[in-house]
Amino acid sequence: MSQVEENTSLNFIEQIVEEDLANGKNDGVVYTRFPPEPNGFLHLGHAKSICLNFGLAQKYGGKTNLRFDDTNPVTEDTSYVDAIKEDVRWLGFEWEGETRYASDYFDKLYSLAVELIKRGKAFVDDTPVDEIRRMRGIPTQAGEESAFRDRSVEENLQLFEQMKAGDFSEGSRVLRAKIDMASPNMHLRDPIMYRILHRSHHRTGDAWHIYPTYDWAHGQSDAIENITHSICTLEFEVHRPLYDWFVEQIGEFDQEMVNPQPRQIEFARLNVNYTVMSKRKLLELVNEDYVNGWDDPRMPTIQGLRRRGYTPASLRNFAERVGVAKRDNVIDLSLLEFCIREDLNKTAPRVMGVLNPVKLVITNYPERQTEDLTIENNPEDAEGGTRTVPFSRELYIERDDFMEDPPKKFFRLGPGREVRLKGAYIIQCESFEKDTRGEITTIYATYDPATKSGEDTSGKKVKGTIHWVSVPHAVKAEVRLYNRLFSDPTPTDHTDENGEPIDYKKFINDKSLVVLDKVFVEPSMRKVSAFDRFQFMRKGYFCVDPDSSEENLVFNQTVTLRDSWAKAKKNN
RNA sequence: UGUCCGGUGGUGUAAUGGUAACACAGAGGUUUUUGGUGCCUUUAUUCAGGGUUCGAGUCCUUGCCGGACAACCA
Repeated sequence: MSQVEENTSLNFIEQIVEEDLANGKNDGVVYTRFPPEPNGFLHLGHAKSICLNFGLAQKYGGKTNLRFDDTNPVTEDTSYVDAIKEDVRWLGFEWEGETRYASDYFDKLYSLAVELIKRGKAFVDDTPVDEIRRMRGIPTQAGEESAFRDRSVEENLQLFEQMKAGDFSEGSRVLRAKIDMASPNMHLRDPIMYRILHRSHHRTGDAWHIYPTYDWAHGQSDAIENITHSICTLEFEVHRPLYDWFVEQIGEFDQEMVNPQPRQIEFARLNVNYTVMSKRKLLELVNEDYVNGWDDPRMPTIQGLRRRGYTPASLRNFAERVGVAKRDNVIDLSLLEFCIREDLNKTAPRVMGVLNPVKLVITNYPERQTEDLTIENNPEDAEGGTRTVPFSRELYIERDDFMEDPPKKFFRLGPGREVRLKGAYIIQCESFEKDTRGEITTIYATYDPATKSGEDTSGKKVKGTIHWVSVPHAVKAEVRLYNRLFSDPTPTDHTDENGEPIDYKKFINDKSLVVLDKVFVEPSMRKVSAFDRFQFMRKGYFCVDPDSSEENLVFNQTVTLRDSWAKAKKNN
């Protein structure tokens, strides 16, 4: 371990934590939580939150809970619970103790609500939904108080118990906190604590007919779990006064419960260009078949990224690099790509795969001869070892690596030109054949036996080295190339001439998936497992898709290599 | 016309009253049996006005711009 220089710059949350530590707050304990609702799959935005919460606790010797915020039985399901747990673990984090659920606290929450009623801080409201909404007013104008606001404690208690027992129909009554209908903060205008829902919950079954709302459940769950720093995204900023109000009310009769006192801290959610990052929109893409499921490699979901070939380390690194602040941000997709290239460059074995093959015949190489060449697996990894790659008279090379009439700066094959075949010999192009459509069918070349890789005595120098696969040894594979899901950097940010928002789906990139079904890879690839990652030399990083089998290999392109030649061509 | 939160290169993030820095992206070079990697160089920044101060990206103030808030969602 090298003594890396101390990183003294802290993000604003770390500053808060260090300040708390310096002041001896919470007895020096840092306790965070990651609180997803089990109603969908985790995405890159959640990854940032996970890294933030777990990372903060790790840094300051604290703990992190995984808590499912399962207060709405209508949308939630256990299948999501399992997927989320798997994703968190895959990212490399282990939570403290058992998995927690807001539903674990339904009894406690209920008795706390009863206490609030007794103290005149909550009341049962019979006002219909629409009416409640209307009476809440608008941000610039105070609301009106409910006609049921001053019910007696006894009546409230009785009604609330009946709500719990399932005596009333859905929507007929709610429990509301009694705060201030004139508050400029809408969330303080007698917010709803419980609603009636005759729905089966994925964990509590039919035990409950009332379910707590987010505002009532979240802060209390934090308090129950002794969370010290409750980190969430910016849209909850306006909820904080309510969060604090509930904690304060409970402190009136249960000091123990709100000690340590949880503190909500908000940060700006992650946005990445050329994609969307909301559960609702991602769900739409899945349901309307724009992609093939939640784990489609084009999706910014953890499962999609994983199937695409992203590593946990690359995602953690990405989360680190995007930083944490309170201002709206749109991260360049190129940063994500940088993070995965950085990781895979060090770790992914190199292999040769020809994506768009054309046949090359070495005319002076003996007809039935085969040579086993030894090629290093990874020049970036001294421990990477070597492998054997068979060489023969007929090879596949990349169609792009030959030009009939190449410009001077083209360092590959063309009539009379020389290149090195990676790990093998230097060849010179003699001739080529075309079919009636003008497509090149075969390239003929001669090799120089004195130029064998590692024992070259020729003194020859060439500008280019190209990859290849021996025709008789080639293994056929399918390769799926992916491009950005949207052709526009901010698909959700557009409006038409009338100022109406334009559907983000209008910007879907119809070339986001290109399937290559005639790819040839070297024979060492015959035995691979799902999610194995490789660098196809000069072509990019690839990951074995779970669809892959021994008979039908399938690779997903994670990301291309940086390609300064492609760039130079484009700029011409 | 309300309340709250923001505004630093193309994109992010730092600088905590004292030299505006780091990363990505871009440009150029170098090394290279991957046009990859590595290494070197380079372009480019404090929303605007006023104030406080020896000194302001930072504090105060006004304005402008952006975002959040009006589910019995989270």
